[in-house]
Amino acid sequence: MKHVTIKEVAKKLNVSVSSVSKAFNDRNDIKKETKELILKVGKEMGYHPNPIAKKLSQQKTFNIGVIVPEFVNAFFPEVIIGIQDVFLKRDYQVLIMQSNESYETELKNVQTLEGNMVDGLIVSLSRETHNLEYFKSLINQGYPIVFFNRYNEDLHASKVIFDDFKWMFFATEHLIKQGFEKIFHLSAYQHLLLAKNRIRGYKKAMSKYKIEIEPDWIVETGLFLEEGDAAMQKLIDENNIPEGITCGNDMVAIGAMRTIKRNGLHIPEDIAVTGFTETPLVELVDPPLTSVIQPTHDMGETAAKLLLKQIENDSPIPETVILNGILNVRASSMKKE
Amino acid sequence: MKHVTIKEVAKKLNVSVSSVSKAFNDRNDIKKETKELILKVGKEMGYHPNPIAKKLSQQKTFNIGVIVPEFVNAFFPEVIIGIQDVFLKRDYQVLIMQSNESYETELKNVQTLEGNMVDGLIVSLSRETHNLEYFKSLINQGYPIVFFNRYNEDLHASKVIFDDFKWMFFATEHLIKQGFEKIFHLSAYQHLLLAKNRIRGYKKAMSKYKIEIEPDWIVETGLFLEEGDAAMQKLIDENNIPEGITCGNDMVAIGAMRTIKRNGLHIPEDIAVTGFTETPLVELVDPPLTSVIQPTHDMGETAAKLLLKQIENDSPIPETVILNGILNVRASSMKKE
DNA sequence: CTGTTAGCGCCTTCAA
DNA sequence: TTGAAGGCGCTAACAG
Repeated sequence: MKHVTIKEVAKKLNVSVSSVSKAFNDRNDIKKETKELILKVGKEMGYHPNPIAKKLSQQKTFNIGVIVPEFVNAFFPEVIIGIQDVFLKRDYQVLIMQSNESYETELKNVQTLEGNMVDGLIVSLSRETHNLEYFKSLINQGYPIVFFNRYNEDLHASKVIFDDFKWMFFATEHLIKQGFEKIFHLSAYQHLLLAKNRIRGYKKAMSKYKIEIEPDWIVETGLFLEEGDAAMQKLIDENNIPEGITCGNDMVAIGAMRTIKRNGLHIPEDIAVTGFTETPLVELVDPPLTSVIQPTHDMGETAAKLLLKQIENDSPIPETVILNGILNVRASSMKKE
Repeated sequence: MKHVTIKEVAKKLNVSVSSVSKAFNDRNDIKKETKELILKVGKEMGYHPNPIAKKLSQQKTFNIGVIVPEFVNAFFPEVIIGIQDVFLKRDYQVLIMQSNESYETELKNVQTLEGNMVDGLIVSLSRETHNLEYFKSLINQGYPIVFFNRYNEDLHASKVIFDDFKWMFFATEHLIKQGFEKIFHLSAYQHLLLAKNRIRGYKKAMSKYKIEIEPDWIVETGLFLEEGDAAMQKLIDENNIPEGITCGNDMVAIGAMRTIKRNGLHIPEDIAVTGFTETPLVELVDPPLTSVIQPTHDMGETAAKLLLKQIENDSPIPETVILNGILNVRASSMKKE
């Protein structure tokens, strides 16, 4: 892996390294013909400026880093595409790392990315992240960083988030308006801020319509299909059967639906169901699942633009952008006449 | 973003930079007590060796790069998890980039990754990649690189692939054995090698059982749901209705199923369906979809191990690993008694 | 316009 | 055991 260096090009042409540098950086304090000659010969020799060396002597890399907890669910990939769409256009490269929902891995991710001198970071916190010191110190040093989706209120940084409270309120209110009363809430990872906000939305809707919530109406699950199955099966086994459920995510909702049907119950007649963070699956299941669309692509774009602003104007005032969704009502939650 | 440098640590302690360097690289040509002192004070000062500088003077980064065409479908994310599982264990960091199925972006990805001096590359080619020169020159220079899933036969490099021929053969044969004869093949991106191999598998099965294929039995589609819809609808509109279809991917199969049902036809009685590259969806659709499991995680692990071998032993002999799958037969393809 | 030189932060001989 | 010095490849003053 031997690279042609600036020196070799210089020697070959009997010019100085700085001339070569100037030529390749397209500057104008160099005669046009020499520039062209250098460019031509340099390329022939297969010369590419070594970005590492460039980084070391400059302070800018035109790389930015993105850290997400996982990307098996479509949510994060879609956000990342939004991020890329704005950065690629501006000739930034986007490096992605996956924390696997582990705090330790996340920390290492941050460090290698920062160590690689990315110009800024976009991150969605891992489920496990408890210690925020490293992020805080980065932020204090003025390092450009924006959070999305999973953030923490103690972090004094820009973030783009979804109004989980409001949309879970709407989802719950929708079920109530359909005439359901005994509505349960299946919540994924309750310690996450977004889950807490969704619970608040659920509670708010219930209290608005004066429906008293029993403590066991809020059920903790994870993020996956099987966990929806298990939660639902448990309710059925205990003969504690709701008229409706609002779920913190589509997979859990779909798992619950599967279990409801397996037990001979009907959707929505016996139990109405809503999901959250709409995935393409909602149209494929039977009946089609009511869910809340999150503007994933937009979330990525917005985060990217916030970061860009920080990088380019280094404006240090953190901004928070709250994105809106859409409640997509489908058969899984509509009371039949 | 001011970093503490080796110099500052040295000055503070009145030692030389090389001593600090030695301490932080845990070498033994330094007295134990001084090493410990340096480490202690250095950490207190918040000193981290700057990886960029390190890279420049050493030749190893303990970073590896992965380039995939997309990761909205679960396939690539799952492979990446396999890759990470082997590298994280060995303290390598994995940087991921997405080519968006674009050759240009892919090329830039390779260049920034290589420019960041990753120790090696794992790549799955974009749909558009036609020009292989850059890859070839990297390979010629002995740069460690392994391909998976989407590769090109002109590339003299290690690769881990799936036996598309064999498993599409099995899928097709399975339909034939169920008693279907007029079997069509919906193929995604026919110019991709893997699609060609699947077509070969389909043809081989048909010819083995002496079923003559009409030219219009092989239909080109893309990768997504809607393309499955469209292809199926077209067949129905033309009243060219197959008894069975083998699809190049699950999404297309599911789209086709949706359209079949919408048109009042039944699966598998009227049309039997098989998918490929099994996704979690297969269990969710009605009827459950027969598909071929690809060992995604294993594919990632295998690719990672091949790369590691190249990096550490720099053995230049390219290896090809062909992975096996499983045909998971479900209701979508079983003739009812 | 061109070339010389001093860094960027770190590692690695090589003397002392 | 220590430290001085050169080098990794490039850029950015600064003279000429």
